[in-house]
Amino acid sequence: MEHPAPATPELFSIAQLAEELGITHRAIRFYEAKGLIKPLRLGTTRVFGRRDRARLQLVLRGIRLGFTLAEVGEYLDLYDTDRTKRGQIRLLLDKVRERIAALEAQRADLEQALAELNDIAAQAQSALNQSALTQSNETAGTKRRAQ
Amino acid sequence: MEHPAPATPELFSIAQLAEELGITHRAIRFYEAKGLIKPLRLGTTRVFGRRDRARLQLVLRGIRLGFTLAEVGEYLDLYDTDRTKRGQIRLLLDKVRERIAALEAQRADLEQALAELNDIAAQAQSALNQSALTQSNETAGTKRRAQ
DNA sequence: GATTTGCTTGACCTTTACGTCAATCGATCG
DNA sequence: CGATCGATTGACGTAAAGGTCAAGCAAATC
Repeated sequence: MEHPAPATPELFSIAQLAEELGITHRAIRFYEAKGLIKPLRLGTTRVFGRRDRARLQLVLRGIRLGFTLAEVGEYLDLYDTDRTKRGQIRLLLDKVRERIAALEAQRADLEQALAELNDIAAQAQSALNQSALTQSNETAGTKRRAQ
Repeated sequence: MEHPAPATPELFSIAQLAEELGITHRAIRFYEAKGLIKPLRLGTTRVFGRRDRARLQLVLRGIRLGFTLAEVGEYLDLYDTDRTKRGQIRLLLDKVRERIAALEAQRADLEQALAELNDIAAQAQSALNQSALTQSNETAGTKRRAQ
């Protein structure tokens, strides 16, 4: 009993990870081929650690945000650039700021789309309320369904 | 002088629109083939009105947000559903709310990515400041480059 | 009237992001 | 020991989103 069952295990098979993340093993292998993850190997079999899992989650988030895998790769690079050499840090900082600017632009698009949809929803809702009123007027005197 | 030159014209050729929106005529034709826009025709030539232009801008925003053209099409449908029939409005409202939820999820992803990048930027910045201090200490007594 | 300019359709090509077998290989189960 | 299970590589297929010719037509220009 030295190690009680961990809430989240340290190692994963490709099947476990695929299941957990809702993707196929094919997708995972594809991401590996693209250099986005580098799982260890036990003989010929892939073995994923928590770090690999975290990376995969970053990959999936990037995809959800509409990035290509190449862009996701650049994004991941920002996480693992060497932070000891001044020159590297300068470059990193520039790239990170570019990315931030792009994401903020995307956020602006997103907010605008949301505002428009909320507008439509509000209009639709009030149209429904209106027609409900009209109907209840037209049927005035008729008993309303209880509850 | 009945009509002073309008700031933005009422009609556009495909070339004008492509130029203005930074896309190719091929892309525009492709979107039309997908049913996202329906420009008028003068004989065989496409003629775009302001409404077409606005739609195209919506299309492009959708693409920037990472949606497929099919999804963009559904999005556009939300804009033109008939708002006179109660049943339609109900359906519309449901769909709009779905879309809103999805966009809000995307915004959450976006905010998280932004937070992480800001974190990295802050760390990088402070690392730079640190190393600047160190250097200025090591070179104490040496004249600093003016300006 | 011949040519250039701008538009048209049609056909095929390309990249990205996987899906879908097929064949193989090693560990485990009966 | 044969079969099954989970993993592997490799090859081919596919949908989406255009790019890139090619050939034609029509109006303006030289």
